[in-house]
Amino acid sequence: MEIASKYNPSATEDKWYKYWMDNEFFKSVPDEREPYTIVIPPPNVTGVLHMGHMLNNTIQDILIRRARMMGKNACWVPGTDHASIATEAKVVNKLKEQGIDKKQLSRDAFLDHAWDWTKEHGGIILQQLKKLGASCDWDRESFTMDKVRSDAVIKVFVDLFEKGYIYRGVRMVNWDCKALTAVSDEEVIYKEVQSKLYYLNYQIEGSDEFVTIATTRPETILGDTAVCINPNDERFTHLKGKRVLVPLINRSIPIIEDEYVDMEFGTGCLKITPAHDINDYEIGMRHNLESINIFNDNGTLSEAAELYIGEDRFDVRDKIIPALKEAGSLAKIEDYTNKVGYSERTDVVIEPKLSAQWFLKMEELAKPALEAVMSDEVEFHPKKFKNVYRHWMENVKDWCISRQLWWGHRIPVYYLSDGSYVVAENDEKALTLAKEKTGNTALTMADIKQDEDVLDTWASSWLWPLSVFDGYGEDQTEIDYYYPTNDLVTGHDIIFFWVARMIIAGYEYKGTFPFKNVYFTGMVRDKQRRKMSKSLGNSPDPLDLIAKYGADGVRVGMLLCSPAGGDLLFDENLPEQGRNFANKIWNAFRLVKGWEIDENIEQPESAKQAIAWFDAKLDQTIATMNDHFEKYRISDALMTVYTVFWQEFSSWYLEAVKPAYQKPLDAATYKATSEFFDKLLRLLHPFMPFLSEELWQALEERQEGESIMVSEMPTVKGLDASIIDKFEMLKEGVGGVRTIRKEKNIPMKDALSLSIFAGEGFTPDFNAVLCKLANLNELNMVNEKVEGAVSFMVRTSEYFVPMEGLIDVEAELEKLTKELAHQEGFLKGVMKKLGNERFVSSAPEAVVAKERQKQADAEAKIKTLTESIARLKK
RNA sequence: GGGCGAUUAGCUCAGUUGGUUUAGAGCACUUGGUUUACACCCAAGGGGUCGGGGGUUCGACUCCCUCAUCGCCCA
Repeated sequence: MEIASKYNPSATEDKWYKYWMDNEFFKSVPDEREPYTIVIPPPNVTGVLHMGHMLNNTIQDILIRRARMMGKNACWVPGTDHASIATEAKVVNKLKEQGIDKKQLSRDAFLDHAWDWTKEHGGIILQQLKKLGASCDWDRESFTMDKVRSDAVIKVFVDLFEKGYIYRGVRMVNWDCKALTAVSDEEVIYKEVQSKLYYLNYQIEGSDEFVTIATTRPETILGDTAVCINPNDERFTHLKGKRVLVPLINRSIPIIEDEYVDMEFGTGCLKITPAHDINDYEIGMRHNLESINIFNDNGTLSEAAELYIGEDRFDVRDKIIPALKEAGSLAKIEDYTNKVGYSERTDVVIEPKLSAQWFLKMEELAKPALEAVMSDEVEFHPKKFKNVYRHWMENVKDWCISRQLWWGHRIPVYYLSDGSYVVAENDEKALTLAKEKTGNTALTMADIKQDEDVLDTWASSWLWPLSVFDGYGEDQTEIDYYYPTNDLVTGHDIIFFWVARMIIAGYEYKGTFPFKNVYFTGMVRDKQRRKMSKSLGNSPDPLDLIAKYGADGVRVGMLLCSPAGGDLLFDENLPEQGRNFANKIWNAFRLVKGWEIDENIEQPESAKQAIAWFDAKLDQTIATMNDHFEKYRISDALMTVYTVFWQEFSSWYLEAVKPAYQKPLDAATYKATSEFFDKLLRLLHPFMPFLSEELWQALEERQEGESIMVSEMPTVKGLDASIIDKFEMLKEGVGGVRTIRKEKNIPMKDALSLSIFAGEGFTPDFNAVLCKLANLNELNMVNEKVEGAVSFMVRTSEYFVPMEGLIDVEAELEKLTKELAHQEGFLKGVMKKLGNERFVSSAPEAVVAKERQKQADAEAKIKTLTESIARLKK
C-alpha cells in the first residue's frame, strides 16, 4: 500500500466533515442517556471569524467530542446574536451608500433592509466554524431575533416588569453621539488620554474679584449652573453666599458648598454642569440646581448653549479657548492625563446625558447568582475570576436596557394619550390592558403607541441557555432534558456583559444555574502582546491558516499555549508545530501499515517486553488525561498525549518492536501495536478530529456508518505502574551506550558488548529491549568491575562497555571526578537534613525514610565512583 | 483613587493542599546525523542563586510582611 510521506489535510477534511454530517453524528435528541450540553457564545451577525473564535470553539469542540465518546448525549447548540448597535450601524451605512437616509424610511422598511443584510451576512461565522471541525448540532441553529428567542425576550420583560424589577427613569446615561443611543456602563471603555487642564476665571458678581476653576472641558461652561467649594476650605470663606458670572455668556450662578470638592485638586473650586457630568448631576440634585443641556443628540451644541449653536463639541473646545483668552478669562493651561470614556461600538467619546431610559433593578436578582459562584455551585476556571465576579456583583448597578435604535426587540410598553402606559406581550393584550386601565372600551390601537426603543442585545443573550431550548414555550421536554448545561467557554472580557447575567437569569427562571462550569479563555494577542485587531493588521485570517496547516494543526496550535484565563500569544510557529505533530502521527501510521505480517514467526522477547511496558504507560496516560480534563487543564491534556505519542510511542515503543529491514513482523506484535494505535487515535480525536478519523478508518476494515467520533474513549484498566519506572532505567541504559558511541565515534551499526554490575533495584526485565536499542551482541551480568572498559552508572548499577585501547584515561577520570563531586554535594545536603534532630523528629516518617534512601543511594554511588577512580589511577 | 492578579530557562508557561534525588515542559538555541516511517525528522547537549529584602518552619518556588515592576477590572 502506497502512502504519501506527508499528511495532506485538505484532501481529508471536507470528506470526513461531510461523512459526519451525512451520518447525523452531531445531532442530538433527548433520550435515556445522560446529556452533555454546551451552548455556543453566539458570535454577532456582523462579525467574521477571528482568532478568539478559533480558540474558543476549538475548546468547545474538544469538550463536546470527548463527552460524546464517553457515551453521553452530547449537544452543542450553535447560533448568532443580532448585535443591535453594530448591525444597525452597518445597515445605516449601506443605505447611505445607496443614497438612502434612515430618517426617510419607516421603521418597517428599515427593518426589511436589516433582515436582508442579516440573511446575507449573518451565518458566515457559523459556516467558517465547520472548517474548523466544529461538531455543532446544526439543526438547532438559533438566532436571538428568531421567533422563539424573541418571544422569550418579550415574555421576560413583561414578567420582570410585573415583578417590579423594571422601571423607567430619567438618569444620567452613557450617550453614544454616533450611534445615537444610550449604552450600558459595560459598553464604555475608559482610555487614558493626554489632554489639557484649563484654568478659567469667573468674575464675582458685583465685584472686580474673580475665582479660578480648573476644567478639562471648557466648552461645558455654557451649561454651568453653579460653582462649588468645599465648606471646610478656608481660602474661600469670603465667597460663601455670593454669585459669579459664567464667562462669555455672563450667566449669574450661585457659589454652593459641598464636601465632594477635593481641596487638593486644581484650584479647589469646581464648576458644576449637572446635565453633562455624573458627579455634577448628583451635586445638582442635592442643591436643587437647574440642568442646562447644551448638547444635541449628535454631539453638536444646542440652542441652550447660547453660543456656537450647531457646531461639534470638539470644534467648540478649540474655538472657545481663544474667545476666553480674549475675554481675559483664561488664567493658564496645563498638560494633564486623564481617562475618557469611549463607546465600545463606535469608538466615539461618550457624552454623559440625562435621558429617560428603562432600567432593570439588579440588587435582588444578583443575590442568588453571587452566592452560586462563591459556593462553587457554578465553578469558574480559573478560580481567580471568582474575585472579579464578586466585586462586580456586590456593587452591581441597575442595568440600562433600552437603546434608541430600531434593530432589536421593541420594548413592549404602550403609552396612552395621558402619558401613562401598559406593558404587554403583544398589541392585543396591550389594548385590553389599556381598556381596563382607562375604563374606556372604545379604545383602538390608534389610541396607544408602542415605545420606539429596543432592548439591549445582552437582554436577549442573557436568556440564551434557556431560550435555545425554548425554555419559555409550551413544550418543556427539551429544556427539562438539556438544562442546566454543562460547560460554558468564553472570553473573560464578557464576564459581566454576559456570564453574570446568564447566571442571574438562570436562577430567576429555572431556580438553578445555567451551566456547571465556566471556562474563561484568555485574549489572543500577537507576539508583542498587542491585541489582535483589524486596524493593526496583526491578525491572521483563520481560514488561511487552516488552508496552510490543516484544521487539526491549527487546533493543536491554538491549544499548545493557552492556559485557562491567560493571554495567548499567537505566533505562526504554533500551528506549524501542530502540523508537524499531525505529520508525525501520519508517518507512525505509515510505518505500522507498511509492515508485512507473518503468522508463523515467533514473537521476539524484546517485543513482548515493550508491549508490557507500553500497555502500562498508556494506562497511566489515560489516567493523567482524565485528571487534566476534570480540572479543565485542556492544554495539559493535549501535551500529555502529544508527548506520549511522540516520545514514548514513536521513539521508544515503535523502535523496540520494529522488525529488521525488510523483515516481516509477527502477528501478535502487530495486533498489540494496532490496538495501541487505535487507542492513541481515540485519545487524540477530540483535539485532531480529521486526522484521527482518516487513520482510524484506514487502520482496520470499517463498516459504512462507523466513525471514531462515536467510538468509545479508552478507559483506565488500573495496571501496575511500577513497570514504567523500571523501563525508565532501561532508557538510561540505552542513553548511556549512545553517549559512549558518540564520544568514541562508534557508529550505530557496529554492535557492542555490555556488562552490568547490578545494584539495588536493577531489573533484567527489559534486557532484550536493551540489546536491541543499544545494538548489543553480548550482554553479561557481572559481580565485579570490568577492566579495560568505559563505564557509566544507572542509579546504583554500573554498566561497562569493554573497549581495549580506546580508553582515554584522563577523560574518564575527569568524568568520574565530576560525577563524584556532584554526588558528594548531594549527600552533604541530605546529611544536613538527617543530622538535624528536629527534622528527624518532626518530619513525617515517609519523608525521613525517603531521605535515608537518598543517603544510601548516594553512598553506594560514591563508593563505586571512588573505586573506579582509584583503579584508573593505578 | 478603589480592587484583583502576576513576577520561575532566550520565549510562552507548569509546579495540584510546604518534603520524589540541590527546579520541569514545549518552543527556540548548540553539536552530531544521507539508519530503509517521518529533515514537518533522529540522537545528544547547554541554559534558571524560582523579581529584591525580611519573617514563619526541622524544611519555602510553595505560607506571611514589605519594596519594585507589570497587567487587568472598576470609579
